This record gives sequence, C-alpha cells and structure tokens, in this order.
Amino acid sequence: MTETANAAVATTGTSVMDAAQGTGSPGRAALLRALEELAREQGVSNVGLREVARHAGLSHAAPTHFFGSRDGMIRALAFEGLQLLDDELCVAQERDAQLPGRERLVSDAMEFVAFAQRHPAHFDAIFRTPSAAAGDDSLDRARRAALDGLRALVMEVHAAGDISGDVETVFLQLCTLSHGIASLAVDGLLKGFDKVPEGPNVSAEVVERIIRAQVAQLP
Amino acid sequence: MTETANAAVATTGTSVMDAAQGTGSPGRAALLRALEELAREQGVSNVGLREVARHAGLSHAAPTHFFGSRDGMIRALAFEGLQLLDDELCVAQERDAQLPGRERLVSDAMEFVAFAQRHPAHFDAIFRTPSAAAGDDSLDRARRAALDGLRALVMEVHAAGDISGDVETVFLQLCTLSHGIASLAVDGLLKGFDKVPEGPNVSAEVVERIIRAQVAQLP
DNA sequence: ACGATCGCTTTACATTGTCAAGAGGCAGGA
DNA sequence: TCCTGCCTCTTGACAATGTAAAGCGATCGT
Repeated sequence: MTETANAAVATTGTSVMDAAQGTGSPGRAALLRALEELAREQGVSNVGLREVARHAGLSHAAPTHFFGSRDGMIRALAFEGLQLLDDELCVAQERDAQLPGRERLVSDAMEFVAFAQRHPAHFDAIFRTPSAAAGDDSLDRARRAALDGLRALVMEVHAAGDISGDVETVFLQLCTLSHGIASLAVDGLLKGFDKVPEGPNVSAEVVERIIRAQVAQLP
Repeated sequence: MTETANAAVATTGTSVMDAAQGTGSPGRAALLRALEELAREQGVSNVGLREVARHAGLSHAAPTHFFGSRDGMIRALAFEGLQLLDDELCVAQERDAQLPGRERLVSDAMEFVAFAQRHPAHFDAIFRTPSAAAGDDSLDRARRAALDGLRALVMEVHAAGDISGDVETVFLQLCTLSHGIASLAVDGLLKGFDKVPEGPNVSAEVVERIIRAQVAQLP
C-alpha cells in the first residue's frame, strides 16, 4: 500500500474532479482544512505532516493513514482545489454569458487570479508543487481539464468574430499571463512595482488593468 | 550568530549584487554547486541541508557554518542567481542594441525565460521561494533592481516612439507574462498544450510565438 | 612566539516522515 | 448471539533531518 489510498479515491469518482471531497470521513476533512490553513501562511511545501495532524487534533500518523504519504496529502489538496477552481470558473462563465466577447475573456482571466488569491494553498498545491505530483498522470489530466473551460471560451469568442488570430496562441497568452500574475501576487512579489499598492493582496484593479490591456490588444 | 554569515557577505560587497561569489572559499562554492545540481532535479525546496553537504563531500554541518541555516543557503543561491541574471540580461541588451525597438523587447523577455530554463535552481531560489527570503529586504531590493533593466528598456523604446500607452502597464505585462511562461516551462506544466512539443524543455519557438504576439499587440 | 581568526568536523538533540502493529467500533452474516 | 471483517485512528519505533555548541588544525597578523 504505497499510495493506493488516494489513487483509489482519484479513480472512483464519477467525474475526474470529485476526487477530494468524495467520501469524506470527518478526520480526513479536518486534515485538509488544517493543511489549507497552515499552507496559506507558510506555503504548501513548508508545512509538516505532524504539524497538520496536531493542528487538526489528531495523532501524528493520521495523515499517512488517509493519504498514504505527505505527498499524497498535498495531491489530495490539489484535487480538492481543482474541483473548486472548476466550480468557480463555471459560475463565472454563466454569470458573464451575455457580456461582449472580450469582456468575457477579461472576466475569466481575472477570475483565475482571484481564485489563486482566495485559495492560495490550493493554487500552490495544484500548479506549484509538481514534485509532489510526479508520476501521477491523473493530476496532469485534471489540471489540463480545468483549463479546457478557458480554451473553449476563447474558441467561442473567436468563432463569434470578436477576436482573430491563432486561437491556441491566444489561449497560451491568457494562460501564461494569468499564471504569472497569480504566482507573483500570491508570493507578494508584485508589491515593489509602481502602481501596485501595498496591502495583504494585490488589488483587483491592478490585475484588471494588466489583463484588460492584454485582451484589448488582441487582434 | 543566527544569520550573520550571509548577512555580512550581503552587505560587504561593493554592489548589492556580488554577494554570493564575492569571497568564495572552496567549500562554500562547492556547496552552492551541489545545491544547484540537486535543486535542478528536485526543486529547491526539496533538497536537504545534509544532502547538499554529502554531495559536496563535506561534513553535514558545513552548510550551516557558511550560510547560517538552510534558508540562508537558499538565499545565497538566490543572490548568486541575481548576479547571473543581471549579467546575462546586460550582455543580451548590448547585443541587441541596434535592433528595432519592439525586437529588443521580444529579445529581452525571451532572454528572461531562457535564463529560467538554463538555471532553474537559481530561478526557483530567486522568485519562487519567498518563504526562505522572508524578512530579508536586501533580497527584495536586489530582485527589483534586476528588473530595472527591463523597465529602462521599456521606457527607452517608449521614448523612441516605437510603442505608446502607459509605460508601467506595459512593463507589468511583460514581467508577468515572462514570469508565467518561465514558471510553467520550468515545472514542465506547458507540455500538455497543443502546439507545445514534448521534450526536456519547452522549445524557444513556442516561447517566442507567445512573447512576439504579445509585443506585436502593444499599442 | 603567540593569540586570533578561518575552515571545517564531531557530537548531541529535538523534530520530522514513514512503517508495522495494533485498539476500538460498527456492519453484516452465520 | 457471536463471529468476522472493515473502517478510523493510535501507539511505538526507526532512520533521517535541521540546528546548536564545542573543538581541532592551519594560517596570519603582530
């Protein structure tokens, strides 16, 4: 039983996504909440297995029981985060369905950055701890699937004639730009720039200015 | 002597930059080389203090002797990397001095992600391990200084009339886009996209396509 | 010649991640 | 009813880690 625990959970669900929350024993959920809270302050890769257990009020071996290993625990948080990301992006796309095409692109990219700032621990686990996910292709697939929503939106806006140019390149531009903003914002590395006010997290206005400039410039 | 070792080194040099290589005892240099090699495969935050010492053929306490702590060791790698980044960006800017304005922007941004792919351990230490640098404002300042070259270039190109629009926003666009590409490329997260060939590291052509599209669209 | 500093090791200790072996409870079947 | 198995979780142990303190030889300034 090296990592069968989460592997089983990951392949049992109906969709690829509902792996994390699926069958939630109270202990398991408490551990994930503790991990999230600690990782939000220290970064995922700096939280310890036993620290999480202590914070959740359980014995030091509880995490390995549920997740198989420390990496398994982080993977579980990543899956939970992908589910969350998918949900939030879906409701945002619904909400903005009647906006003009380019506005929908702006909104979607902003929503991605907002997700990273709302759930920094999840964001970290999903996109910035690939070492913990090495050899787990299910996470790779889930990660890619979560981005398909944005890809589809780009194609839709392109088909409607609101933008032109190569669809995949536009998609890559939006992905990398959003990821860059989110990463820098979460790490507090955007603080030193002009026009970026200090504060707990980067204001949405700055994010919006960057993304809006980007989208407005699309061919 | 909590962290006086590197703090002393960091404030002794003539410039802010030459902190890492400055006074290099052979042991210290060997440790940094070992750290770089190990971090290039495992990621900075997954390499252990004793592992580095072993790899360098020294006793397990050698790193703390030179760097004060594990975090100090990572900070030292970050400073070394900033020096390196500054150098490489400078020679690139000289080399491209006679190119048209927008080409210089493209080249500079590409040089940044090339740096990240050439020196993933340094890139990681500089921009993606802020927890290790917490409370060390000298690293913050050095990080920002390293980006001033790009900012100056943007201002120059703007002054020459090759681009218009808000300079700081353009600068932020280029920074966040480059950082996003570099981060995803280093973590191997760009592999699953269409148009991105598989391989050890993302080909420069893809990077160029994204950045070139970005720059071409600037107002 | 001699103390001080540099470069590094040895020893020691608290803490971590992981494994094996349970303990207690709840379900279902005989 | 009792037995069996599973599910949740603990206890105990072990190797490995990060950090601190003390020490040891060489080199250097005085």
